[in-house]
Amino acid sequence: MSPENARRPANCCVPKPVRALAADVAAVATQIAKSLSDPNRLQIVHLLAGQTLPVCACDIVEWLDVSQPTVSHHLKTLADAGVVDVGRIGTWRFYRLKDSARALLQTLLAGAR
Amino acid sequence: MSPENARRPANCCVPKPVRALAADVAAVATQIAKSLSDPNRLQIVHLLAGQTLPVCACDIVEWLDVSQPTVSHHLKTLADAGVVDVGRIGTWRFYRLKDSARALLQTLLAGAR
DNA sequence: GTAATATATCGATAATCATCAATACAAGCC
DNA sequence: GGCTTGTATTGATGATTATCGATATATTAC
Repeated sequence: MSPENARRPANCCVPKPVRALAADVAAVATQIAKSLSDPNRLQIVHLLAGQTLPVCACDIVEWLDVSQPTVSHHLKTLADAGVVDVGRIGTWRFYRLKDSARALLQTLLAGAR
Repeated sequence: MSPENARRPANCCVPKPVRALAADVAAVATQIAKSLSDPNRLQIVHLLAGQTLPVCACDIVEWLDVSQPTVSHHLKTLADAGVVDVGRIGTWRFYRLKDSARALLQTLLAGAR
């Protein structure tokens, strides 16, 4: 409907003009949000948030109750979103939560109660 | 793999024990995250974040470049997640971003650059 | 009453996704 | 070389989702 419509209710004012988010910024932000929008990934991030040292994929597999390929897939999703950092020692991969993601998790959980 | 495995690398310590997030808390949090994980919904939230007064669905339809049913569906998703508040005047619905969601959007966008 | 308007819902479709078993890859040990 | 172990990838499948056009509902104006 057009802003000059006479039927527009008084409390439903014409919004202030707002520029849309740049597509690339929106894409990155949605990717981060999507990476946190699965229960298993949220649990992984929560586990990592409770650690000071990086955690092996093997320990996450043991801690979480899903198959190893599924954990691997979730870890890749989190890494692609830039939510976790990955390191390697031999065949071992260890994962660390990025500081920005730690802050985001805190805010998300604070809003979830 | 088991924590007592001798091959475990030195920098890949056994993680501190962490209780999994309660299922209901995780469910709410993932629902919020999921509601922000779509580009159009993120734009809607961004638009609402720039307003002091509630915004009509009709204005969002005009502002965003998707069909009215799609906007309606997205608004329902955001309302179900508790990210926005909904009010009505007659047939009009107006939407307001909740404060907790405003903070979350800020943190999300801050991490997206 | 009818007409117009704002929004929600329905039904369908194409796309994305979470999951697993099986397999492949990579590194260390014998 | 072969064996073992940690992890990633592949392929398949069932579930979820974003989107639209068409339609229904609700409210106001006439």
